[in-house]
Amino acid sequence: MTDIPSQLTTELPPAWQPAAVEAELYQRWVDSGYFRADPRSPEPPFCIVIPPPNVTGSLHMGHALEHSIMDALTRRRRMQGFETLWLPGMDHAGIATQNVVERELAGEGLSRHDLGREAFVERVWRWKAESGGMILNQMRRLGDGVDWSRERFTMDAGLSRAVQTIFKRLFEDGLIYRAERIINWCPRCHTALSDIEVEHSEDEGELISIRYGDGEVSIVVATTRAETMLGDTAVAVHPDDERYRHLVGTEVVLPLTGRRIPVVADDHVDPAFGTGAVKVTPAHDPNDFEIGRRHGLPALTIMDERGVITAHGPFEGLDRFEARPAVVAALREQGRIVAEKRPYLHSVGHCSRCDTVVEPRLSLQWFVKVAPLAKAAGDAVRDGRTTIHPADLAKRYFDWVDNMHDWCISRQLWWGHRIPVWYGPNDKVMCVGPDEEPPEGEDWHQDPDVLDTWFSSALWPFSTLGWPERTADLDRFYPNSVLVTGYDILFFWVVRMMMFGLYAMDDVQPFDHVYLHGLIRDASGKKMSKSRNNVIDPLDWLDRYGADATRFTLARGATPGGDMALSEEWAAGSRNFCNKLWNASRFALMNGATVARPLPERDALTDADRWILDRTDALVSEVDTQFEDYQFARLCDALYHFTWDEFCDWYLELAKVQIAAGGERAEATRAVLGHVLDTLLRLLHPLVPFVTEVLWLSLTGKESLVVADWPAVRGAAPDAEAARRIEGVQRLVTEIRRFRSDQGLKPGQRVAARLSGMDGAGLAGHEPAVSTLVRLEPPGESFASSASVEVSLPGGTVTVELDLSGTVDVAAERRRLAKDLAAAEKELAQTEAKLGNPQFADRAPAGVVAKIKARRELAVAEIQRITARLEALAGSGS
RNA sequence: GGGCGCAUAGCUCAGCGGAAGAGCACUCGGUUUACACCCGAGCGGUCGCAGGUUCGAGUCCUGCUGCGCCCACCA
Repeated sequence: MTDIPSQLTTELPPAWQPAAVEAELYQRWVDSGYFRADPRSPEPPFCIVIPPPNVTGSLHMGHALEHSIMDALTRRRRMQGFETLWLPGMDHAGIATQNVVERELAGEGLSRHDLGREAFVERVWRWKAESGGMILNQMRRLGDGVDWSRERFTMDAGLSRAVQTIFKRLFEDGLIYRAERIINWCPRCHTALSDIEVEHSEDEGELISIRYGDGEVSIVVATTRAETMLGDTAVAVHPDDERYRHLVGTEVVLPLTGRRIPVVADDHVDPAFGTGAVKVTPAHDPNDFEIGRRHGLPALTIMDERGVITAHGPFEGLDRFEARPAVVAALREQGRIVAEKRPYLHSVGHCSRCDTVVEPRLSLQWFVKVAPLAKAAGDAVRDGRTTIHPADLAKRYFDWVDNMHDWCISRQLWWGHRIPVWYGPNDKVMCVGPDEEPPEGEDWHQDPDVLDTWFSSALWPFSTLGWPERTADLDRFYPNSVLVTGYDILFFWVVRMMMFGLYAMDDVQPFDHVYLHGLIRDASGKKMSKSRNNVIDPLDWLDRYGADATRFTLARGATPGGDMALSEEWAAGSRNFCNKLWNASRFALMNGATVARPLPERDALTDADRWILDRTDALVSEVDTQFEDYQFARLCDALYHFTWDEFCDWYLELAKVQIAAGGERAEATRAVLGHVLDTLLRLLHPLVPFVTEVLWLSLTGKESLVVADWPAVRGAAPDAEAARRIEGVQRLVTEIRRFRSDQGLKPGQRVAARLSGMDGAGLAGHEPAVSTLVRLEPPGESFASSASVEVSLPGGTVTVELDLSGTVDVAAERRRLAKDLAAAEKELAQTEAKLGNPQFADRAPAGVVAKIKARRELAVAEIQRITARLEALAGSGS
């Protein structure tokens, strides 16, 4: 066991200073091995694997949120006695990382081709060792209780083995195939992109109509990509379109090329759009590719991988964006342009990494056949093996799995898992598993492409635990308990993990629960982005407000699937909360709060003691409920209000009176304070681990709150009578304070007063507490009542007379009474209207009727009281 | 083009069939020996609009308006 940090043994300073202790505390936790999981433990397992951040990434608010939630879930389970594993790691992030290193090379005037593949990949590894994974260090600042001994990287040996293993298995099951398809191609990155790596935006273009053919046999088509006409191999019309029926089966001349192309009939064509005739470019458009397949049309590739025209003729060698106006100009010269529509807004795909306009391109790629895998992924959620929180997002999940296209998994990059397929003579193809030797000989070569990054991410829930080996970790911690991630990657990541998890692990789901958090926005609800310059850096908050305040702020805004607007005030509020907890604890400790003595018997407890103990029990249940439901915002709210309103504002104030009484009463109070504080710190620990740890060590002198037990409800039935009396005291105190404030009394000014009716209201014995809380002095010899307030309580009315010695503000009191009277009369009218409605009496539940009746009685009493008081004031003549 | 979500106090949001809530902001008053990162009191809302269901509707239904998000191969 390590020594308790020096700061913690000395007296607690008057404010919580996170910067002074966070790093030291975190190191203690790690050194003590609290975060290390033991697969051989007999306790029930709880496991979360971290959504692996990109190796190029650094901590942003989204991570901070996600991690706060994962840490809270894991810490609570640990305290509950589960064998917990929170596994950290990183993703190699294929395109993103390759781009970073290529940019670095460009600074040296080099390209990856100058280095060659092997040297380039080596360079990326070196980059990773030097500057990658900054985020892992930043996680320590947050206090993430991860098992550092199990850190993983998607490109490390074990995970690469998993990738090869599943590839081979899918290959042999016929679920991976190679095909020539139109894929999304980035002419800048020189690689295929999957659907999800393409971002659509409404861009300005030009829709031009071109006349194909000549004389009698001509037809007008429209396009936004004029240059692709060089690759046209047909014109298509709808089979039922009367206008063109006579042309189907004939040929028209394709301008600029002189080639003759057929007119075909195809259902895909919408006769209502444009002229109802479509140019068909099978090699450069996905729809056209399908039309071409149906009609046996040739696919003519007219562009290379850089987007440069390769078709022989005047346009050869031009970039696609240079060729477009050149082609249009040439057509215009020939009088072929029938119409131009500009600007024409239409949806254009962009590379999500570099924003280059995506070019559909015909090429040979590897695909995963998703239908059977997606079906299984849908079923696992449908039959409840995996639960999605919030439940409404399951609908979107089903939409996705039910309509998924085959997944293009090959990427023309160098950084990533190389496709384990070898090609030999006579079109021989061989898939090589992890323990197999690749085929020998000059005439065999490996596929040059690597796999989509998401391919290895999809294995993360089990590859990190040692799969394909049957390890103790895998046995113990699969399926994972919860996946915590943003709803924005439900589709491309969660679905893929579900597919591969079920496939690799004999139909066992990768996780029991999926918790989807929302997106972080700025104070005005805008998405945070560097270009908008509204990014809040969590490291800045960690420096200025501390880890606990940052975490609490994020947890407080976390509703399932709900976005959250963040602003500075929230962080300050959370910092204040931590400080409130700090000072409340400090007060309790200074007054001898202790957990060394058991709670006194019920008879030795006051109403206030019983009330706060019952409230504490209620809090424990509430916190458990909200935790199980992933309702972090409500959870934080409950803890915040208990701490601030119930514990600090009421119980601590009442406890001061009890401690001042001395003797047994004081001793009992110290035990109650100790119990409540102990419970509260345990409940808060998963959310705000640092401040609670320091305070708890001071309170208990034990080793660490990290491994303390999670609180349980005491099991005693709540004392409803005590609660009613304390609520009476609260109401009375609040009314007297209001009265004092209305009278213009300073809060601290002591004033002589006479309380009457306390016994009748059931508040016998609470006079000292009330008097202390509202600064009342006992009435002396010369007491002269000059102002009074009557407070209607459920048990009866309490009258408070004050000796204000001439400071009475009768006008102010009249105003206040008039206002109260109006409110009471409105209340009376409302309740009577309701009760007077026969249908209400018939149909409303008895409890509701009783409540309304009680409200009416209180209103009547209030009106009588106010009226009497107003008469008295009038009688006094002032 | 399809699908989903949101509109409640100045701001950010909770409430989802039985008296309009919280935090922050704002106003007033405070050396109240735990805390000014605080304490006390207060101001502030025909719950987007229009209909409907119900004894009763921010709360359920329909339509409208305004935002936002996701998906998409209309040239």
